[in-house]
Amino acid sequence: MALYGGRSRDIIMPMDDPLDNLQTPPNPAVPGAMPGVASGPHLDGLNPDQKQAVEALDGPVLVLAGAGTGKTRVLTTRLAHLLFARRARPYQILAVTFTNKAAREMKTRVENLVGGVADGLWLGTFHALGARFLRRHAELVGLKSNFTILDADDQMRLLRQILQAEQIDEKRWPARLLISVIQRWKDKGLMPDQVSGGEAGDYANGRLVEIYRQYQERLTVQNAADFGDLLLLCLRLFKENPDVLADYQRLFHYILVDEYQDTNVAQYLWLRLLTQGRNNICCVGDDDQSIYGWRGAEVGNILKFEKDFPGAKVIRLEQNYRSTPHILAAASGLIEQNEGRLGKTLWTDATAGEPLSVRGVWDGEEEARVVGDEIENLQRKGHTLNEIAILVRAGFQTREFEERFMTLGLPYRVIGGPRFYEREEIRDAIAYLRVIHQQDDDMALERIINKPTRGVGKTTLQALHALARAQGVPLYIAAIKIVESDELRPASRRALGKIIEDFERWRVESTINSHVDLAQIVLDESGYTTMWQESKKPEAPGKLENLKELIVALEDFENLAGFLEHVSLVMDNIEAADQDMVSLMTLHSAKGLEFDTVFLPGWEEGLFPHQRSLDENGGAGLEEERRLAYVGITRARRRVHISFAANRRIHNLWQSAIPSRFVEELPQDQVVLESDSGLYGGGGLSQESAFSDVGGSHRGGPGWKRLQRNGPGSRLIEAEPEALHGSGVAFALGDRCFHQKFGMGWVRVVEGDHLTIDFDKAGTKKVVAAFVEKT
DNA sequence: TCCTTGCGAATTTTT
DNA sequence: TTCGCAAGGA
Repeated sequence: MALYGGRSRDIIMPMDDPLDNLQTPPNPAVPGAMPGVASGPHLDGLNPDQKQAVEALDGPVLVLAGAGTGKTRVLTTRLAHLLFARRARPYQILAVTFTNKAAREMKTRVENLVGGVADGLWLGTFHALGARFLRRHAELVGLKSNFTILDADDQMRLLRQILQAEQIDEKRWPARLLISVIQRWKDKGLMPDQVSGGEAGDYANGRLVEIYRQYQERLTVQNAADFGDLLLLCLRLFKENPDVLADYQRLFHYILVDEYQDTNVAQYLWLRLLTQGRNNICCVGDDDQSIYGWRGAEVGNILKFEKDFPGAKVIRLEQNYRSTPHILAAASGLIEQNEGRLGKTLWTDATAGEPLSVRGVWDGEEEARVVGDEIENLQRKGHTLNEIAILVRAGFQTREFEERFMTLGLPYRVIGGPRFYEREEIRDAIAYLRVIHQQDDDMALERIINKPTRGVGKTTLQALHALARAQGVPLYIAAIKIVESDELRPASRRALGKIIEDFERWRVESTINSHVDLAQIVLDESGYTTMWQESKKPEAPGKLENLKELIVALEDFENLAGFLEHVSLVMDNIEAADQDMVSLMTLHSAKGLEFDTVFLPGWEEGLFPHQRSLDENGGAGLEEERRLAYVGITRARRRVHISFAANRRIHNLWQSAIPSRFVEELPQDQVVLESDSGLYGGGGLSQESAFSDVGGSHRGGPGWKRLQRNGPGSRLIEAEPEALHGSGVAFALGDRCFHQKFGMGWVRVVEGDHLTIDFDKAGTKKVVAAFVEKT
């Protein structure tokens, strides 16, 4: 049984849920464990703090585990210790993680410590565990136990439908924005009737709460839940059914939580409810590594742990086993600039190592070249590429490195690319299976009802929607009803009738055939495979390959339900680590990983810290960006290479940039400046400098940090270096000018004879220089 | 039904 | 620049 996911046949099914056998758990705490076990070999090699964290079993415990301090080890050892010491049976322990990967790792490590004894643990992600509770008690929250879990794409489409029906102008209120607001409410544990007027604001002309309500209603009709619901509906379940809650409170003697700094309010409430029985909760986390605030995580949860759980023990793990003193000191110096931390002082036994290198380069291309050279250097010295990572702030930054590495023939992998289950053809195939498994799954039905085209067009679909909404039934039911009526034209009616018939037949087949055969049958009989076989699109052969791969993947699961649960909850790609390659990824996806050598490019104001983070969240946003920098540095065991470019092309616009304030915040003793080329485009910039006058927070830094400023404010300044010294261009940045049509404005970008101008009245436009007069 | 055209947006994304 | 979406035309 495994909530921990993994491509395996072990996804849990409601039937082998331990609670079914153990509604009334036998007396669990068996005192008098085997002699020696309470201080057994699993405790060997722990440092005193770690040992304390493992052995403080009772009451609330917060383990503040800095980067590289053996957090996972403590967590798994603690779990093993609970079992060894006979403090609880496996099924009396709830262990929660954020990622499937973390859950998998914990599961493996616990098994290594205790062997098969760990069977029955409630170990999984918040969402997987939430889904498990809900499937058991679905009817109490208005669902059936086979309810569908909608992904982000489905959520968006559902919301769009409602917005259209409500005639909300999507130009003014993009669905993307509104869905994120609703999600944020869900993260806070708010059902529609709990959203205050103030919070609702004037989103969607003040009707967002109503839209949220309809969205939830529609989900219920479709027998579906979105990700947020997996927690939100649990809260409702527990609140409305105290007896159910009490059963779980009795059941879970010990609760363990990983990455507590990333919990949102809903998760916090969920944990609190479950903890109230035994009050044995142990949360592990690091406030300095909270980097998901933008997704609803509340650093506040970890900061106020002692208040929330009175009598809590707080244990700090400060001995770092990963990095050199230089790296630790640099990271610490940086993170100290944040306010509102719990505070930790990482230390290490390790010997010095190399200082961090910081390098300014002319542009992104040079940056990629320099990094590539350095990697080849390391390679020559015998370092393995798997131990090298490039961590960027934003996904697009990987491109320049990829291009460079391709010319160098340097093997690399980009982590966090497109996912298998998100490909069009895979989602289509899964949609067929979803409808067979759960006929009320509107989003799936709608996706494939006319794919391949079978004469169920827009008009028919509209009629279906109208009926479904009017009667509050799912599309599938509406389709059955409409086929029985004479509302549709005969052709449409026949087409719709056919697909319904097909689904009825497939559903029967599903009881006879294995899910693997079923999938094959459905893909063939629906004409879906044929559609791609006949397609002349260049991507068609690849898609057919992927469909074959899907069939193979299905074999890893016991049945259709198990497979569908997996694809909705376990979205992570399992990376093949068998080849020696450099890793490229965002800072976010690097959390929890470590490498000998880490490159941190793009340390420029506006990019890192990201301007948008600053604009939208001000000081809090800056602090989160700083934590991201801290996470980046602490990924490294031995070497860190930071770089920033004076010029960067973003969306085909050249922007000149100043170094990130984080560069300045690094303690100078830990850093060495790599200044080969006289730097900054080789130009005669003075070494003295006056970098400190740039952007408010810079306290006079070393001279090498000087960079030219060419505009007001600390944002990225738009410029076109080529054009600046180009020939015959009459315009320069900041020129005041006049345009016949748009009026007066300021020149912001010069690109040959094209100008981007901020017009006083007309906004920002790109125009041809010939139509503009300099004033 | 499908294809072209045009407009707007372009951080991060564990589930 | 590039991508994705929506609207309009063949």
